[in-house]
This record gives sequence, C-alpha cells and structure tokens, in this order.
Amino acid sequence: MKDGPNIATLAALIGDPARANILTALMSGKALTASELAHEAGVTAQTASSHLRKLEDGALIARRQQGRHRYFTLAGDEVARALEGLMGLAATQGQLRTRTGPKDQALRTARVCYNHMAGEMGVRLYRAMQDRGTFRTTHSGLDLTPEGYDFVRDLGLDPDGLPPSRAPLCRECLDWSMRQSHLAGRLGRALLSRFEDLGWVARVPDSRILRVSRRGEKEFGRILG
Amino acid sequence: MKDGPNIATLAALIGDPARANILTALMSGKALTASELAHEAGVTAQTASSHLRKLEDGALIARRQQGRHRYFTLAGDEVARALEGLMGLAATQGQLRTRTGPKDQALRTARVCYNHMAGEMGVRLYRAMQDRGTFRTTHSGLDLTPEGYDFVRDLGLDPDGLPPSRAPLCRECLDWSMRQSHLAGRLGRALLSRFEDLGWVARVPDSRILRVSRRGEKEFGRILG
DNA sequence: TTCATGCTTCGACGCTAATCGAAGCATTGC
DNA sequence: GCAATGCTTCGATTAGCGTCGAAGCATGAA
Repeated sequence: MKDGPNIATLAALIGDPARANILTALMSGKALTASELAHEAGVTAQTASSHLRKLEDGALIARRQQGRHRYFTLAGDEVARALEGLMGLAATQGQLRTRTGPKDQALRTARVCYNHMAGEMGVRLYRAMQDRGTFRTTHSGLDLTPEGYDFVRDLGLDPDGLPPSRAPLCRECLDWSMRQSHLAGRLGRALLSRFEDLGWVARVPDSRILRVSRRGEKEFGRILG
Repeated sequence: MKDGPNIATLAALIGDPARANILTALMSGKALTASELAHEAGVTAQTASSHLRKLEDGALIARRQQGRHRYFTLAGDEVARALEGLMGLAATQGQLRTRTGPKDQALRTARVCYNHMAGEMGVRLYRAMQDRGTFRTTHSGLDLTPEGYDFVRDLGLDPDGLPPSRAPLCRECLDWSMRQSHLAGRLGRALLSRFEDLGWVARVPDSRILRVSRRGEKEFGRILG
C-alpha cells in the first residue's frame, strides 16, 4: 500500500515536545525571536537553534532577519490549520496540558488561532453570522451574501478592500475547544484586527488568550443578539 | 505559554514510519488484522504488535477480537480527519511518497477517505451538489435543503433512514490532492456505499484507490452535468 | 576598535525507542 | 489431545536524536 503523502516525517517533526511548544507559541500569529522561542520551549538557545533549523527545513516555519534578531513565524495558513486539527484530536482525548485551570478556561472563552478569533466567542460570532444569512456556499468555497457585505461594512470593514493574499476570503476552521467551526480566512483575520482596534478584545501578553473588554462584552452581546 | 492541548505526544505517535503506514492503511476504512498491518508497515509481527499497542493506548485505533484474529480500525471520524489534515499539509510540501507515478494518479482521481469518496471525483460531486443547492449552512453545521433531499432520494437513499451515529449528516472534509472540500459525514459514507452497490465504483484490493466503472463514468457524467 | 548581544556550529554524552530472535499464550482445526 | 496459526511478551541490541557546554561568527553599540 503506502499510498498518499508521507505523513511520518511531518508528524515526527511536530512530535518533539520542544518543537511542539515552539509551534504552539507561534500559533499566536506573532513573530517571535529565537531566544523567545527557546524560552517558550524550555530549552537552551543551542537546542532551540537546532529545532528551528529543522522546522524551517520542513517548511513549517519561516524566518525573517531583522538586525541581529531572527524572527520566526508559521510558514502559512496550511500549517496553522493542520496544527489546529491535531489540537482538536488531542483535546477530544483529554490530552490537555493543564488540568482545566483558570488559564485553560480563559483559552476556551476567547483566544487567537494564528490570526483569527477562536474559542467560545469565535464560534458564537460565526454562528450568529450564519443565522443572519451572512454566508453562502459556492463551489469555490464560502462566500459573502449581500447581507453579509452589509454586516461587515457595519463593523467598519470593506470586504473588497482587504489586503490581498492567497488565502480565501472566508474559510471555516474547526475549533478544538468547541468542536464546531469558527471563521478564518482573510475576513476572519480582518475581523480580529478590527476588534482589537475597537478595543473589544485585547491580547494577553505571552499567551494566545484574548481578554474581552467590558465594551466588547456589550458590543458582542448586541451582535450576537 | 504552553497553552492548549498537548500535541507533542500525539504527533510523536503518528510520527513513526511504521505507525504512519499502519494508520494510512487503516484510512481505507477497512478493518485489518495485525498480520496484515505488519505487512503494510514492513515490519515483523512482534514490532507491529508493539506499535498497535501504542496506537491503541493513544486512542487512535480500536481493536475487535474475532476468533484468533484481531481486527483493527481507526478509532473514529476525528482521527481520520486529523490524518487527512496532515496529509494535506504534507502534500503541499511535495512530500509525496511516490513521485507521481500511475498509482499516485489513480489515487488523485478517486479514492476512499476513511469511509467516503475523495479525490477528483469526490470533489467534483460535492461541487455539483452545491451548485444544485443541495446544502445550506446552519449554526449546527451543514444541512440538506428540500432539493437536497430529492437529489439523495433519486440516488435511492433515504436521508432520514441512514444508520444513526454520533457523526453529523453532512460534513466537509478537506481533500489533500485537490485542496478543496469533498463530502463526509453519514451522508458521505452512505453515498460511497451506494455507489459501490450500484457498481459505479469499486475498491482496488490492498489500496485506497477507487476504480470508476464504465457505467459509473456515464452516470457520474450525467449527475455532474 | 572594543565589547556586548543574539544566534549558530561543533563535539560529546546519555537516553529513549525501534527492531528482531526466541519463547510463551491463546484459539482453532484435526 | 496434538499440531498449527495468530498474536504477544521478554530480552538484548542498536541507532538515532535531543541535550547542553564551549567555542565561533555575525551585528550593533560605545
């Protein structure tokens, strides 16, 4: 048999604890330096350097030199999606790192998934948008209806004016904590960015947790009906 | 940081070549014996036994004793989905096992993805169904429209009479070769089964390849317009 | 230039885990 | 009961890889 793509080397690459920690840290969407990642992974700089090299060779992360720092990010959307997939499976098996502490609860409420919003807030928002007829499925994927355009414009975003990229405008992303989809794609990214600008949510430093402000609570409550 | 589920142990479990081969073989959806899997993985029976034990402890596969044979299957939908996700990422990186040989081509045309149809045929079918307005998105996921019910009934299936399970009726599954979605879920499973009964497609032994019969070509051509 | 910072390379150590031969249990068939 | 088949357990070997100390190399600051 041995059909299909070779997943062994890829999975082995993710399968080391230090590298998994690095990748998880990069799921915040931020670019982090080698030293920061070494600290996240709990290993020395030398060891981290070796891991980063392997991850880069495996095309899971990308590097960007800036001065004497080297910033690393996930190589792309595809990588983030596969990682979220693994997290989803791990979560169903109770393989949670922390035994549902307060931090875990905060993660489930709202968090960053690479560059869009995930967790309960993300899923509820996506559901509310669906119930308003924001989306339609076409053969090329998820698309905005005219009502959807209005909804997005009301939030102060122009769907046609988003920064172009290879990624689709709308895409579903399976949420590991909710076991339902939330919104990803260029629109998902733009929405999170917009919510931050509006001060509805704020990133907690050194974490993927999103803190929802009082104002955010109110505004989301209005949108979610 | 160290937020979220522990993906390292899970990925490490998948990351061994022998175990990856075993899991890939089980993606055919069939239940295979320990000896068959040992052969697929290219290791001796003892080694395979050790791997199977680990996979079972990791809740990736399930065993079923039958006489003096032990049959193994994937533990569920979730596992198949995560594996397909990894294959998707691996495929984008050109990590194909066989360098696009004839076998690879056949896999891309039509194959089994756990229990539903994937590859070009699967994606084209799903697209055609979408263009006919077969589906609508609700907050609980993908659902059939009245037109969708008619479409499925015309194929000789009763959507309400499908075998019950925890899995949703309709679900998207990202196709690693096409980079687009095909249909999974209980309906996806029922459709593949129906196509086999009708003789439109047939499984190639010891492989995930689906061979489309002449009659199948004609009928699919009719459906796909 | 000189020093400090950030990262990488080299080399050596240690440990985990994959592998298989041989033996041990079950289950089935005769 | 006895032999054959299918699978697992045990034990020993081996190879690979993660790890870190020490040194090397850039870049930027003083």
